[in-house]
Amino acid sequence: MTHAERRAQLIQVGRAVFAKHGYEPTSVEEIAREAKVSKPIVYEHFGGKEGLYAIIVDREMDSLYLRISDAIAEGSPRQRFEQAVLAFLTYVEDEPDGFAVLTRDAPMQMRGRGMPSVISDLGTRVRDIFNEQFKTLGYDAKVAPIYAHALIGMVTLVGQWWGSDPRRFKKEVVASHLAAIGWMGLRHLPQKPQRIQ
Amino acid sequence: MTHAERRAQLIQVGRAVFAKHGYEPTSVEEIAREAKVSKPIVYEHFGGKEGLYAIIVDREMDSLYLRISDAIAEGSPRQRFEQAVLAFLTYVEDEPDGFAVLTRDAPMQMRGRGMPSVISDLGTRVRDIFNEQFKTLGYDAKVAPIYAHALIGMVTLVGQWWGSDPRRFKKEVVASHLAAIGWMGLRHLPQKPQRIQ
DNA sequence: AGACGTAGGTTACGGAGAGGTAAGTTACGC
DNA sequence: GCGTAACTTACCTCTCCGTAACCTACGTCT
Repeated sequence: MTHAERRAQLIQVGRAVFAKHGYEPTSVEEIAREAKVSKPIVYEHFGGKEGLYAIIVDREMDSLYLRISDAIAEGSPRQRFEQAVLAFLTYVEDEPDGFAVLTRDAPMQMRGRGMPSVISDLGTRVRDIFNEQFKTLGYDAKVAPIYAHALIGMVTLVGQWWGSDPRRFKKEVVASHLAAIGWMGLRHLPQKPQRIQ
Repeated sequence: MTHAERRAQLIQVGRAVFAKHGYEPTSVEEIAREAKVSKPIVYEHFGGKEGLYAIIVDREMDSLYLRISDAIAEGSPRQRFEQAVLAFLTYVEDEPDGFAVLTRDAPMQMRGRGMPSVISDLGTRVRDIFNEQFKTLGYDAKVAPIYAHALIGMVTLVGQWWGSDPRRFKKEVVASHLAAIGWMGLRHLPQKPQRIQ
């Protein structure tokens, strides 16, 4: 096997193993065993466990960003919203291992702001999109991150639940319900929500 | 120190350590060290790492359930909804370590249905509440779990984000925005959401 | 043809730290 | 004085990350 082939194989195998156990409980030996190779090969290619993990997370994040970016490229706001949700679920469907890696606990060096998993970083990106929209619509842009994280949390947990048994619902059905609650929630937002009572 | 006191202390210390590192990366030795005690004491009280962890999770789940149950005990539906969200955030505020334990990766024996963390079990309980409401309102009760998990994911991720720096927003502000998007989303739900385009 | 360099790979080991346990120790009430 | 509750020291075994040293097949150049 050539260098590049082996590298690609290790990334694929590593992703599956990390998805199964999470970062800490997976051993380099198990990855090597699954790849039918000995341990030093992994170290030669990635320098160690964390190096391999970092590359896997990076690739998955890129893949997810790309899918969502494409999805919101055009259409009415309502269409973009629904397309983004659908793209997210499509990622969950196409790359269950990658999604699992992104939602499981990351190693300590990668944890930011009390968020144990990597996927919460999506919140900061979505916030930027919302900031813009909020300003033009006359809402208070300061609270945009609340809504950003709310939507990410929504699609992430539903994605995990749906992805654990995709035969329960068709992807499009889940996406339309998810888009409905999110869109309607945003659409009918009062300018200044007040606590009732 | 008496048996009960020591036990209570170990639960408290263990919760903090599990919250900091997650299940796998914490060692019994570290818990013992933080409690200024030797390792066999932990084994005497809880039988091992997993025993201590199970008790901690159980207590925290009970605590969270109790808070939310109290919150939705009375009031209009809209009030109950908002009170539930506020109760959740209050838990995040009062018990940051407990909340962190619930959101971090659980050991493999405790993972169910592809959900790595324990808190997703809330989804199944919320589903039961929704089932009832959905039927009386004429919606398709089959999709209730979608909305249940959507709401849990929403408050959980926002809770993590807000809890990592609570000074950004007052708890009541976050709760009202969260309740607004959730409530308005549910309130203006079409009977049968259709994918646009 | 035959020596040789190199890419790709293995075996074997070191050091550290994990979970868990057996045996022994202190202190205190009776 | 003695039993018991609370606790410690010391250890066993296992597994992990990471590395040093060695090996093998194959194309190439003389």
